Amino acid sequence: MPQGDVIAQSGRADSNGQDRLSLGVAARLSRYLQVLTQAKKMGKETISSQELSDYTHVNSTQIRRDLSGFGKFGKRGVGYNVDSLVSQIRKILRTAGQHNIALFGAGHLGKAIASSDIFADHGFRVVAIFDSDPAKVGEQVGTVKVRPADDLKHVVADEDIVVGVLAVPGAAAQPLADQLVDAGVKIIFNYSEALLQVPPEVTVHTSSPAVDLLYALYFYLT
Amino acid sequence: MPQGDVIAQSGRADSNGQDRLSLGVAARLSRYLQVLTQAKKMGKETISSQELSDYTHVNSTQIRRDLSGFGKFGKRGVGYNVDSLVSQIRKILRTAGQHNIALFGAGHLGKAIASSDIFADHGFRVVAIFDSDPAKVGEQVGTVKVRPADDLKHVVADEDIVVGVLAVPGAAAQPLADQLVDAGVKIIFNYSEALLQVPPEVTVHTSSPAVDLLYALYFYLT
DNA sequence: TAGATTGTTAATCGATTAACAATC
DNA sequence: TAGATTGTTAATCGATTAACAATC
Repeated sequence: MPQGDVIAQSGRADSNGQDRLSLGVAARLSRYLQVLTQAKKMGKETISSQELSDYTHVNSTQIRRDLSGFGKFGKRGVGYNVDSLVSQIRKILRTAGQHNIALFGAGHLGKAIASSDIFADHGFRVVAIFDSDPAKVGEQVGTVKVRPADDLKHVVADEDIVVGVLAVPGAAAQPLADQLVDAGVKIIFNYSEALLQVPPEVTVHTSSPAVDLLYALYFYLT
Repeated sequence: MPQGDVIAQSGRADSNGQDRLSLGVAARLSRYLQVLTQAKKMGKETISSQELSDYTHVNSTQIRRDLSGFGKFGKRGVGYNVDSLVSQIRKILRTAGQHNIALFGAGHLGKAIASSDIFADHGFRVVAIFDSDPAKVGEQVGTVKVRPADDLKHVVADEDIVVGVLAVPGAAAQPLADQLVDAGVKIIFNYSEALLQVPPEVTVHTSSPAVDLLYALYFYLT
């Protein structure tokens, strides 16, 4: 299998004896969390399932159903408390803590990612940036300095890095993915156009804005 | 409804008398197309449903089923011809032509998008870049010069722009979305963290890498 | 209270999957 | 031919929806 798959096995218990979430539920909860995080920034204290539906494009009944599976988080006639729903979903997704990211490529995309709030808002911290260009090594990006690519293995171990983000040209992506796999990283975020080959225990997510655009356009054209 | 929804109504005929694709089918076809485009670049002539499955994380039976609904595109024992499948899917998605994009924000993210192949590969062309910073106006980015934001309305009309891409800080996103709606743009791609309010006939896609990361992490942690 | 919204049920629809004959 | 892979069926599972009592 060239690319590691995210496999949902609903009904199978995890190491804590809880049932694993299905792929769909986990994906939807993550989306609710993002909207809630933003709603909180905008000063919203409560939110209804209908409002969540408007922003996530998920049916409001589905949202109430997803949430009520884990407890009675809402108040009838009022909605959900934003703060408390955020912490409930974080608990369900076990992503309450901090997670460290390594970023590869200090070009425009790398710099955009490093300076974005989006990862930081969800507890992800960019703790290392690598670039193969010696001219970029040492440059300050956000809170960290760009390192040479060959530091990878020991940095991954020292900094407890669980996610590698590839913001490099397509041709550079596969060799870096190989090194990340070798260093023990299990999640790779691929912003290059390359199709990556990794062992089955590794998850690759290839980000493709153009794909979303293609299908948005279909509904516009028809 | 704060955010325009993409609504799939399978079974309802479009203006050509053909049935509209369901949301799911259109999304999956778009993903196949991206993998095929990349496979073609790598010199691959044929591809099996299993290979497509490995790269898209869509079940191979589902892929064969999606495709066989439109014709017999494959050869048993061989797979699908990459070139011909690309053109078949383009035909199904009606995205064979060129589509013009306007990009807002000439920062790191805007420059990364403008210089990326991903949009270009799928027939999207960035024909205008806007920035509110006078210091950036006039700067050359890719093949176009950065324009002042107030040129928006006439540029949208003159250049036949169907998609607006927002690569701006959260606070700037809503006012720009309002202007785009006013200028008649029906598809907005939002790379800011802002939750946008638009009329129902406008589609907003908010890109959220952190959301995907959150749920990839869930399956890693459990 | 009256209005709003949750939590939950039941019915329907579409997606997913395994399996395998057809056939390149 | 023998091996591989499509096209297609049938069975299952999850998502969607309407409806509404409970209750804030």
